[in-house]
Formats: sequence, structure tokens, C-alpha cells
Amino acid sequence: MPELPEVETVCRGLREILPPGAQLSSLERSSYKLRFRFPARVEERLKGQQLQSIQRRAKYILFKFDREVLINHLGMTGSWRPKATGELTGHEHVALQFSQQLRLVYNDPRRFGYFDLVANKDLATCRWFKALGPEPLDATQFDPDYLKRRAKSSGGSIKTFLMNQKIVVGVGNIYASESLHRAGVRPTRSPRSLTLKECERLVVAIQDILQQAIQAGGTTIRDFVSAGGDLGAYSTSLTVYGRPGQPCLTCAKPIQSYRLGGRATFSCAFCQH
DNA sequence: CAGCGCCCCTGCCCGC
DNA sequence: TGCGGGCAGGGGCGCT
Repeated sequence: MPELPEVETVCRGLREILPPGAQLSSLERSSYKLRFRFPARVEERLKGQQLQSIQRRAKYILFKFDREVLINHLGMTGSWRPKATGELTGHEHVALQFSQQLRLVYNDPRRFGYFDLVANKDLATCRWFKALGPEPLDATQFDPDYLKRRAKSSGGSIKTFLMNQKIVVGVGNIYASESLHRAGVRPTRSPRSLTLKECERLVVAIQDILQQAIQAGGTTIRDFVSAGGDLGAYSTSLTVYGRPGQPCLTCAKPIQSYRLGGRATFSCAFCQH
């Protein structure tokens, strides 16, 4: 489900629901294991702490409390919705209770999502964060020179390269295909072969597309919902993803689909070189 | 050791 | 209408 625009959309929705300074009164969870073991003694450690902020880093949601950060990755099908009362049912796995009426429930049918809890000071060096690449929307860190430098020494395909969170964070399977199409670069190209000009076009394409997708509240293919219950409207702006055989919106030739690194990939043989 | 499959899950859609 | 196979927005891990 969630790439950078979807996680950003969830964070914005959560901020609208949770007032600053909300105090965690209890944490409830299902007996199911998510992708990884749930961190030990979470409720005991977090109970009574005030929520300072909700932030996004890469595809992670960060619930920053007084002393510790609750880290949540949505996997493929994770979502957060307010649900004031009632038992956890179905695929609901975690509930954060703040006040009588303020309770957020984490739902995740495939259970690829996960949680961790780290001390504030250890966030940058924790196992999830230490190797992450730059944020694509941070122009001071993610620019054509950076991309060219990293691409120069990388094998594989440019699409897999863009989806590698050590190179740049937040780009997943949908936006990788979309960005490569916008930039006119074939997904199968070796990163080594990219010119600086192509890196420039890729950086611009990635930044434009992610920004537009955030504006649209993300992309919903099947599951994605924001914390407010809205579907992502960027689905209607997709140019290649999920459009095999349909005409390219630039040249009208049929969009090709194939697998690259085990993932569905979409491109135009005429527009992308 | 970079890079590639496999696999963790459930649900849905498609073809037979 | 029922059912098996394939596939899904992520990414850690084990193997080569």
C-alpha cells in the first residue's frame, strides 16, 4: 500500500485527529504477531507519556512521546482509523487510547506492518534508520549530483535502484514506474549508464510526482485509506502503473508490463530510453 | 559482498 | 457457483 505520499497523508490525518500534548492512557493489542515481534513492555513504557508530535521519516510513522518514539511501518496494508470504543476485531492489531473518546486503531490484514519503540536519542542510529538514504523532497540532500554519484557505482536496474531505501527513501513500486516514465528513462537501464542530464530529469520527476501525489492524498489501488477515511485521488493521475496495453498518454503506443526484480513494472517503449 | 529470489500474510480477481 | 492460481503499494534475510 503505502509509499511516501500515502504515509505522509496518514501522518497529516493523524495530526488532525490527535491534539498536541495528548496523553497516552493505554495501549491494547491483538495476540497476532505482525511482521516482527512487538517491542517488549510497550504499554508499561509509554503509558502516561504525552505525545509531542507525529512525524514521517521515509515510509515510517513516528509517534514522538516525551522520552521515546513509537515507530510504525504500515507494510502493505496497514491503516489507522479512529474508533472510540469496542474490542479489537478482525484485522485490528493495536489500539492507542488517549482519552475517553480519543482512540486510534491500527488495522493490518496482511500483517506486514510492524512497530518498534526506541529512546528519542537513539532514533537516528536504530536498526531501521541508520542506513536510510535522504528524503527525496529535501532538495539540499537529494539532487542530481547525489543521484549520479550513487548511480555510478550501482548495478542492477535503475528501477530497483530507485526503490532501494538506502539510495533514496519513500519511492516504491508505483512511483518508481511513474517517475521513470516522466523522466523518459527505461526501467531496465543500468544505473551506471545514467547521464547527469537523466539524473536531473529523474530528480525533478520524482519530486514533482511525490508532491502531486501528496496533494492528492496519495494513491488508492485497493486498500489505502487515510486516517480520516479518505481514498487517495492520485489513482486517476497514474500514467503507466496498472495500465498495461493501454495507450501511453504521451505517444499513444501501448504501455508494456513485465517483471523487474520480482515486481510489476510498467513503461513505454517509445517514450523511455 | 552486491544482487537476486524467497517469503512473511490475507484477500480479491480471474479463468476454468 | 466453486475453487485453485496468481497477484498485490514492502522489505528483511539467506543464498550465490
